[in-house]
Amino acid sequence: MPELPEVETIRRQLAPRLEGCHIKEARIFDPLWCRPEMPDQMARSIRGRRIDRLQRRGKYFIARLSDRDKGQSQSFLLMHLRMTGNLLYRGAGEDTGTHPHLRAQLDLSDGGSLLFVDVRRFGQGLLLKSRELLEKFFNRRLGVEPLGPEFNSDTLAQLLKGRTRPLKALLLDQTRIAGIGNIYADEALFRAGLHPLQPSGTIDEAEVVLLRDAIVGALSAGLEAEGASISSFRHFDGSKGTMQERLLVHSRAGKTCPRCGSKIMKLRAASRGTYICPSCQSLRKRKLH
DNA sequence: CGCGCAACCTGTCTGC
DNA sequence: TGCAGACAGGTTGCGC
Repeated sequence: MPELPEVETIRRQLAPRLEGCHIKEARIFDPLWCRPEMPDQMARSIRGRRIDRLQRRGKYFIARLSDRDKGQSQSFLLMHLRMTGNLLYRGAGEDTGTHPHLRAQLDLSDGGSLLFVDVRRFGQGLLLKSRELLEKFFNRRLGVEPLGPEFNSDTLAQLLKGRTRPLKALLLDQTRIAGIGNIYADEALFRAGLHPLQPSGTIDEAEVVLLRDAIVGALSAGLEAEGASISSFRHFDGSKGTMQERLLVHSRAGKTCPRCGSKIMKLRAASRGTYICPSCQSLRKRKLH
């Protein structure tokens, strides 16, 4: 499911409901979820803490927790949805329902509950017990935030320079740009008129600008539409986003290109199903620079 | 260091 | 209808 726009959509919905609440009870049902830590050990460390803020970095949620007694000590509960994870919220008095794939549940001081539901069990929760550990964690995993002020065409040019790997592989590499996944990589490349298999270091200056704007445009459209619910992605209350209805090429094989009317094709790039308009996105024979 | 790919899981869809 | 195989929006670790 979840790329930057989906994670940010959920964060915006959850933040006003979670921030300021204490965690009355933490229950972790799947040891895979908190691996390598033991479920009851993690639950003990979380219980009783206050959720100060809910933030996002790349595709990670970051809940900043403080201790009720020792005001200064902070820790950070990171959550990642991977492919099929969902974070659901039920307010006080609402039925939490039955979820066959419930992996973890936080019960809050105001009577609300946060549910982590995940069919494929790739999703993860991780507790980092200091700001230094948090920074170390992200420094080695995540690159620039594509919707942040530092993501300009110069930044992107530096990332592309001298690289042989296909553009699509580079866009999916979280250590370079944090938050783009398979859907928005396809949408961004289509918007920029670039082929996913084009070697990264071969695009010219004007194309870098196009690509930078296309990335920002595709992610912003996803945010505007409150995420794409192609299969399992749901909002905090179980409702759907609308980006799946506004996608230009992704998952639209056989349909017509919104720009030129040609038939959209599916191919493989970076071992992922990839959708392009073959006439708008042609592979160019060029040298690396 | 850069790059490509198998592995981690479970459910669903496709083709014979 | 049944079944095997491919595929799914992500990340990590390993080999070259």
